[in-house]
Amino acid sequence: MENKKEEDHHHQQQQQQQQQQQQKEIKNTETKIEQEQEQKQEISQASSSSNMANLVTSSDHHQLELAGNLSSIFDTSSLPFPYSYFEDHSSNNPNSFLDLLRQDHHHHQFASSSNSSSFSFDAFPLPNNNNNFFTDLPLPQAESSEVVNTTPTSPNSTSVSSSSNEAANDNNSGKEVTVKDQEEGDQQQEQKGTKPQLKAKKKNQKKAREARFAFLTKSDIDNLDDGYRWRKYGQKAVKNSPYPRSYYRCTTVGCGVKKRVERSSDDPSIVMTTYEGQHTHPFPMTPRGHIGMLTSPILDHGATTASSSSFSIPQPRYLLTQHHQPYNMYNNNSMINRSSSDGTFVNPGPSSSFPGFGYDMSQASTSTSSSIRDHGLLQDILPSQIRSDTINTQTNEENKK
DNA sequence: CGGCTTTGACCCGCGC
DNA sequence: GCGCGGGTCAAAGCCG
Repeated sequence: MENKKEEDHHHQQQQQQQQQQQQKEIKNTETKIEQEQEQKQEISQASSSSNMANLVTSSDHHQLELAGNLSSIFDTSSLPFPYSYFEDHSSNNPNSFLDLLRQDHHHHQFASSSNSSSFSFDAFPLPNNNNNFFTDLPLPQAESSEVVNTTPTSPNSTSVSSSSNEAANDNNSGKEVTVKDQEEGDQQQEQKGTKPQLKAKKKNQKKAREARFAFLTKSDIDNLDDGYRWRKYGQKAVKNSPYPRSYYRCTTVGCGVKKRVERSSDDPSIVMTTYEGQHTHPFPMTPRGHIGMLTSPILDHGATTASSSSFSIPQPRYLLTQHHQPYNMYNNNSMINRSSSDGTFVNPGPSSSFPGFGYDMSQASTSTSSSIRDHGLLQDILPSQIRSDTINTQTNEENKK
């Protein structure tokens, strides 16, 4: 109800402000793109290796983008945050980030079933035209570096983005991330302490932010179940958006991972989730996700890699309800393919773990696609061959398991 | 009763 | 310096 009121209130202002805002943001976006293009050039040189870990590590001072051709599909100027991207000319390439995911999945065999009430992001059954959209987010003030993994280019593509703030401040980003996680955990435990202490600590840590990873999901549900337990600690109205932004923190002691969830003001059906930090623990054993049992190698790996400079991000593992739809940023026509009437997805999707989703990209396929141009680092980590039939097969196999 | 959400207040950085 | 907006805190309330 509160949200409704807020929505109404904001909505009135929104229409008026949005036009102005759009123009403003367009300029910002243009500027950012220019900057990113420069960075991209550097990145493409530095990231010849098809290794996400390297990618991230080497990107401490760069912003990486593996972008899809989003502009024509999504009015980025109206999004809550200024998405930035590069036009991807390889949009015809069916191979995408999802492909990589599938491949990854092949390696890790994340258990999941599309007809189960819950599913792993890693085994996300995506309809052909449905994609999670990973995007880069504007980083807070202090961030001097971003790691933006962008996207794929195909209709099946997924845009991924992440950013590493602290990396900017320290070359030992991986190490720092781990330390930071612990520090944040400590900080949480110390929250009950005196305010001055909190302030002091805050000040010292201010500049060091966790790596971020954002993605869009078409869903009716705001708080997507990714297998972890989150506690909501705040909600704020978003400027120029009728929808509030919710702040969540991982409830596991010592784990400072946070996530923000908000709806796109442009398309209310799109939920934007931003993860910040890295879990220092495997999936919790929770009734909701029975994911605790799935964990391991990957999660443990993710946890460990956190201290070894590889990029590990919270592992989204969405509950696959009929409400959850990966958002397709690349389908100009229908934009979004809903799942079939019975609630199942028409086409199985990527099933692998995602770089940053606890998976060390150094293990990712290094195959490259001759058809993929240099549109970012994604091409380094994306298997070039997209085999929808293979995907189906893999998914079926997963379902059987 | 514990865990979680709600929500107003507060803090902080940034731009003007 | 001031106002704004993002992010966080923490008390109060809700719920199973």
